[in-house]
Amino acid sequence: MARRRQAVTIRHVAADVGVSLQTVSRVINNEPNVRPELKERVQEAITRLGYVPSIAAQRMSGSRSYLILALNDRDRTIADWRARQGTDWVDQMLLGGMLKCAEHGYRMIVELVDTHSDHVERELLAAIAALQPDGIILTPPHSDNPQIVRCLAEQQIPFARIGSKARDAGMPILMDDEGAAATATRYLVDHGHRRIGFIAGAAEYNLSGWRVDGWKLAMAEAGLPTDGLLHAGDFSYASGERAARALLALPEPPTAIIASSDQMALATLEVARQNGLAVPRDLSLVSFDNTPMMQFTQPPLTAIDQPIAATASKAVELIIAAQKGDHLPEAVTVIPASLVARGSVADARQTVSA
Amino acid sequence: MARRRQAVTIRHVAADVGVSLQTVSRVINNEPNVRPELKERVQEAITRLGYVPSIAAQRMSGSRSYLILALNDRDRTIADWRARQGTDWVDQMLLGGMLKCAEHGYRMIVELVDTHSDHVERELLAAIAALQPDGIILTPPHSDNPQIVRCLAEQQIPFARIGSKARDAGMPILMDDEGAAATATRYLVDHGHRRIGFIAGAAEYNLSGWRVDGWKLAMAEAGLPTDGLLHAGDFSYASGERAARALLALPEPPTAIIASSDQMALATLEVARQNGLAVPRDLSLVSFDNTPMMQFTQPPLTAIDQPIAATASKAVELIIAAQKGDHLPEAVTVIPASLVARGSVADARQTVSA
DNA sequence: TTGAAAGCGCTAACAG
DNA sequence: CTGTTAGCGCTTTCAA
Repeated sequence: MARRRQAVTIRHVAADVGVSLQTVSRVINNEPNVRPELKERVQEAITRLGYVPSIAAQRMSGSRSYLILALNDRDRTIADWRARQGTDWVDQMLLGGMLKCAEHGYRMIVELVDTHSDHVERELLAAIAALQPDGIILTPPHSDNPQIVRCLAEQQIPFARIGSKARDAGMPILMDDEGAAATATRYLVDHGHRRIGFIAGAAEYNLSGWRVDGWKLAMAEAGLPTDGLLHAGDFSYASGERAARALLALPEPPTAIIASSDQMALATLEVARQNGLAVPRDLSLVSFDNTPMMQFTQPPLTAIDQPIAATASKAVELIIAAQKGDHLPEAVTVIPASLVARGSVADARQTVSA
Repeated sequence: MARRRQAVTIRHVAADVGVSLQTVSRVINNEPNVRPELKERVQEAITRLGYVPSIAAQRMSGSRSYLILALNDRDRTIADWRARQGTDWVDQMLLGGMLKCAEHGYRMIVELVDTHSDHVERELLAAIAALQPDGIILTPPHSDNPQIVRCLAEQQIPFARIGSKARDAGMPILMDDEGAAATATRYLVDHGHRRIGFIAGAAEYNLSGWRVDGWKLAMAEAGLPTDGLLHAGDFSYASGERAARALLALPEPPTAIIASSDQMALATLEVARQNGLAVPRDLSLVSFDNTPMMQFTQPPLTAIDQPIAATASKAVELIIAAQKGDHLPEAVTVIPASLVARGSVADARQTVSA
């Protein structure tokens, strides 16, 4: 291929207006100390010539690269893509993150890194060296991966930690898993349920624990017992199946179940069917994440929506602010999650209390 | 923010081994004229020091940027993301394209551009100027947008055109829409259907026409009439609803319908239900694209799968080959599409022929 | 086969 | 307020 040069450079603009490169640079970066009149002339020339700064050159001269990396777990992400079950985590990240990036002239690059490999750090440093991003967005389970967090802290790169509460480094952003679980629980309590089962997610994800906490909290609030009503899963369909079977085999089975993932909710739905239980008549069901397929199940599932787009957008904002040296929030940023009511919750049937 | 410099540069490696920068550069780029022994020593040092070339610097000095842009239509993409109906086009592009990129040390950046704006060209040139990508992947309807194609051809940037047959510029890659439509039609014919309706997609997309062609071809092959059996839609649910209603209101309605998009298939399913028609007993249905939700409908829909990942992967391969100056395929690259049989097709009922 | 010099487009640091 | 100078890290000449 022919060597490709920039069509219009800062030089052309400077020559056109008859000023120095530096003045043009100042205008581009919106720096002070340029006479309004001059600034205007430069801007006019920029528009007229269609000049756009090369981010490579900007990066080279030590300023920003205008690149933000969204770091996702390789195995899980690829597995989701291949499974084609409608998980739209990456899409929602792009929707929130990429559009926010665009507003500020940044680009978002999705990068996959293996949490479980012993060379996470090497992979990460390689990506940083190659791209020199201005910031990095960590998603679970990376957000609380000590190796990754330490590495990033050492590199002094601003990074957001989605789904983390840690205050030791980076900027934690929470999707309020605990609050959401409590909301789901209260919603069921309000519908008259007293035995509410909970299927937890993978222990590797801290948010799994927070969701359990929220459930326990709301159950305690309502004076309801939780013993035996908690079963562990790992977000997968298979694990949901096992947990649902166990829960429904209880001597006094729950009349409602909250599943920590859509896949596990789907599994619960199927197990209920197999047990001759109609949802929501015999069993109410609330799911977590609200991926697209929740609208298409029979019945459509009531779910806690994970506000991924809003969270990613906020993460980008924080990074850009940090990069500019702006004041950052002291507390953990919390993005509220909401319950999407559909057709899988009904009033608990009037059981004659024994 | 503190000015961040490369931790390990080509300089460090050169100093470490005791050779010139140029020699290290040659090793990195796998160029000839380096003694094997030396090459090995350099490579060892690179590994040991954890050196990774800066893409920005590589770009600056006139070589590759190792960046490939995936250009999608802004409005449609954002609408899909917001709608959260499980469209996983972007995910599949990443699955195929990004992973192939990674194999070659490239990154893929998703870029949204407005096909319909009068400043497409400006947007495009801005992205090119900012990123200086080594190649661009066009997706429908960009792939046949004359402004975009001309602009890219002028820029001499290698670009792949997904869903295009045009041989005037760039590298066309087809997902064999025509063949797939014919396959779907033959599949229905084999099931005894003789009146097979077709709901076309948006005219703006050339593939809409090819799908119609495939259907017409297979119908002709089977000696079946097509008059009145074709209705136009625009891929949307609403348009599918209208088309399905029209088709089913025919004096002699079809016993099977092929919809050019999943959304239109969904609409058809609903219209059939409203008309008291059971799918597949009273109406067989084949859909196009095979987005994730097709597995979750009642019944699950038989669909033509769009091989997006394979296509994106191929597009990246072509671009990298073009960039290296390799020999390129003369003909249009065709990626086969396949039919995924599920539960929405049944044998045509024995109607006493009049 | 190897190395030295020049420069890509831009900005930081310093002058004026 | 504006301009000049010196690189950033790499590759492309060109020379040895």
